[in-house]
Formats: sequence, structure tokens, C-alpha cells
Amino acid sequence: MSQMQNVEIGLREMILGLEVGPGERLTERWIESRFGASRTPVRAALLRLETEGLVCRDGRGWTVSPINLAELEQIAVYREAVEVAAVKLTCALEDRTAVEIIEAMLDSCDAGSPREEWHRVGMDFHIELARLSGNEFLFRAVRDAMTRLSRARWLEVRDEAALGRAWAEHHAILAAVRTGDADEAARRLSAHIVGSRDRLVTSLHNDRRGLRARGFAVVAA
Amino acid sequence: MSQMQNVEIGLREMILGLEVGPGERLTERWIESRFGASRTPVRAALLRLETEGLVCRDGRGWTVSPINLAELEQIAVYREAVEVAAVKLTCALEDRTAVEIIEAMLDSCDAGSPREEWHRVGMDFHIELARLSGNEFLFRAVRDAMTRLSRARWLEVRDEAALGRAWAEHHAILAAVRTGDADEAARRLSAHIVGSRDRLVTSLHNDRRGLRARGFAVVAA
DNA sequence: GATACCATTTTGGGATACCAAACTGGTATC
DNA sequence: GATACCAGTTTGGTATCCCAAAATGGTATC
Repeated sequence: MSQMQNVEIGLREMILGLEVGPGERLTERWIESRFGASRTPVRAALLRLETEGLVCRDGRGWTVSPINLAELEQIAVYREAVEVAAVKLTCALEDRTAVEIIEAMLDSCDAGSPREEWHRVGMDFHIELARLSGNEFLFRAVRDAMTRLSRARWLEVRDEAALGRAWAEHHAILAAVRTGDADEAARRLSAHIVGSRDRLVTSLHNDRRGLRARGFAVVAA
Repeated sequence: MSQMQNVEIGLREMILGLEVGPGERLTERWIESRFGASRTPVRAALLRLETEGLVCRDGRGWTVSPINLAELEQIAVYREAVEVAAVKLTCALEDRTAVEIIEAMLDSCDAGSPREEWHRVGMDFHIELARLSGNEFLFRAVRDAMTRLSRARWLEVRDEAALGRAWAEHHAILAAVRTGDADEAARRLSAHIVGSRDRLVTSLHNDRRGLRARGFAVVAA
């Protein structure tokens, strides 16, 4: 494992896990000492994370990207476009048995599962569903979009009801895919993405004061 | 202008302009001497171009990404998803007068314009059309996809008829956008992308021997 | 007390030195 | 002639050094 991957993976985990807060300043020297690497791999890692939207330039320096409500809304529109395209492709496949793997993944989560598990499975559902399409670009688009959404989903004040609703919607989408009903799958997927976005943005909007109090920069829509 | 941008822009131009052939090996030291920069900015530039898909790793080293026919086909599907989503958003806007700027851009190309001009305008049409949607992610997706297509479009043996057809299709799409007919715009845009892809892939497939003879790596579909 | 100014420190951009791994070319062996 | 092997070279990965610009903090001035 090269130092660059070390820093890239470690720093990404810190950012996605909110160990460094959105909006926080980062210095190359701090990262250097934090991971015991020199500045060369640190800079390489920062350049990569910049393309993922997890860090951004702040004048000359680096900043952990703030949570941006306007961006979250735009991402939802983007997701709708690419995820619906992907699921339609998947429905057109002859062999759609792979959906069962995703169903098993969903079912591995139950009431006793930790929050982290629900969080991860909720993202992987969309990523793996896109992967089934076989289109590398649609897949990467979904994966990258979910990465950008990851922190916001952590911050969302999720009630149990929302988790259960998402779980049911995911299953309904898979059921449509299993039968090859592209229109039904697309309709349900669209509704799911739009609904999730609304709940997420509303929740973050209501909580933005508390989040800022925790040192998390939240940019309004 | 920082050295990193220098190298990034210069190397991107060399790759897109086919001054370095698809599949060609690149060494950091060669780029270093070619642009009079040290390895630090060279590495930063390579990392960026890697995310654009213009260079890729080849074991430990770097390679100018080969032309990949399978990738071209997948990109077309991806483009269809994001461009259609973007144009539908644009049709839903109240103020769509900005399409006139794009029409003027198209009209700036005539029979006397150099090939480079047609090439650039043909890409910018799609990029600027996506920009009108106001969705940053859809815009970036289209821009990045067109960047990846750029070299293949150069290699395509274009007859005048194909240029004229694309020009007419572009105008027809804009006409539909101007009247706000989202379905019509989407239909025409879809057909245009699919048709362009077919011509492009067919042309490259037929020419792949000649291209390989020129030292251009072409990966089959 | 507010502010303008200057010395100091910090920071990112870049250049270079060093190293280990991979590659190359030639040679010796069969 | 083919092949195994070895020394020399090249290459990317990393660490470190230098520099100019920006941030910082203290001080003098009003």
C-alpha cells in the first residue's frame, strides 16, 4: 500500500466519518504529521479528494467541503437521471438474477443492526443497482454522487420510520426490476430519490443551526 | 499561471490534439523536460488528467489512454441520460433566451470554417446546452464526457454530409428548446446522440487498422 | 480603544536528492 | 540458437529543502 493511498483512504474516512468537520481548514503539514507521510503523497491525495468534492480550495489552502444544500438538491436531479437510466438498462437484461444479491444485502439489515450498517447498505443499494446496468459511466456517476451525499445522510436526523420507508421502497424497486418492468422500476426509483432528497434537505435545513453549533459549515440552498 | 496548470493544460492539449498518440507511454521525466517544470507539478497534472480519463496507469508508469470503442458506446448511453435530463430542465425554465447564444455559435461555422472550428463548436454545442440547465452536475458530466470523446471525433473520417447533418440536428434541437417542447427536444437529442455514436463507432471500427498503423492504440468494443 | 504598521511565522508551490523496483542489454552457458 | 542470468540504467515513489506569499501577532501611533 503506497503512502498516497494510505493518506487518500485515511483522509477520506476521516472526512466521511465527520472526524474532521465540514468547512474545517486543512493544512498539508497537519495531514503530513497525522498520517506520518511526507507532503508529496499528501498533496497527491488532496488532489484526488478534490475531484471527489470532499475537499476544496480555499484561496491558497484546503478546506473540508461544507455541506451545501443547493448542491444536495442538484445532486438529486443528477442521480435521478443516471440511476433511472441504469435501472432501465438493467431491466432490459435477460439475466437479472443478480438483484437477489442486492435483496440479500438489504435483508442483512434488521432492527438490531447498528446505524453504520443502515447507512452503508442504504448507499450500497444504489451503487450496486447501478453496477448491474453494466455501464461503467453510469455506475461511477452513482458511486461518486453517493459519496458526496454520504456526510449529509449521516447528519440527517433520521427517524426509524424513514429508515423503514426507504427499506420498503428499495424492495419495491427491486421487485419491479426482477419482473423486468422498466417503467415501474423507473417510476419508483424516481419517487424514492425525490422523496429522500426532500426529507434530507428539510431535515438539514431545520437543523442547520445545531450543525453550525457543532462546527459544521452548512451552506444554504 | 502556476506550473501545474501549465503542464495540465499543455499536456491536455497535446493529448486531445493527438500530438501524443493514444496508447503511447509517458514518463514523468519526459513531461518534465518537455514543459520545463519539475516533477512536483508534473505529477499533480498527471493525477488530474487521470481523473479525466486522458491518461491511465500502466503498471507503475503512465500511458496516454487508448481509444476504446466499448467505452465510446457506454459514454453515449451516459450522455443520453444526462443530456436529456439537462435539456428537459432547460425546457422547463421560463427564460430560455440563452439558446440564441448557442444558435449564434452554431451559425458562426460555415463551409469556409476550418475543421478545428467545426470540431470545437460541435462539442461546445452540447456543453453549453447542458450549462443552460443550471445543474452543475449535469453540466460537468456532459463536459467531461465530451472531453473523453474529443480525440475519437478527431479520428473519425467525417464526410461533409455528416457535418451538415449534425448541424441541422443541432438546430432542430434548439428550435424545440426555444418553444419549450421538452419531449420533442429530448427525442431529437436522443436520436442525435445515438446516431452520432453509430457513425463514430462504425467509422473507427472500419479505420482501426489505419489508426493502429499510425501508432494509435484502438481497443475493440 | 481602534488602527495602521512591521517583524515573525506559517503555508503552499516548486525543485531536487535518494531509493527501491522494474526494465534493458549484453554475456555466458547449455 | 535459445535461455538463464547479471550489471547498469531508467523510472516512479517519497522525503526534504528552498522560496515567495499570506497569515499572524505584537507594537506604536493617533
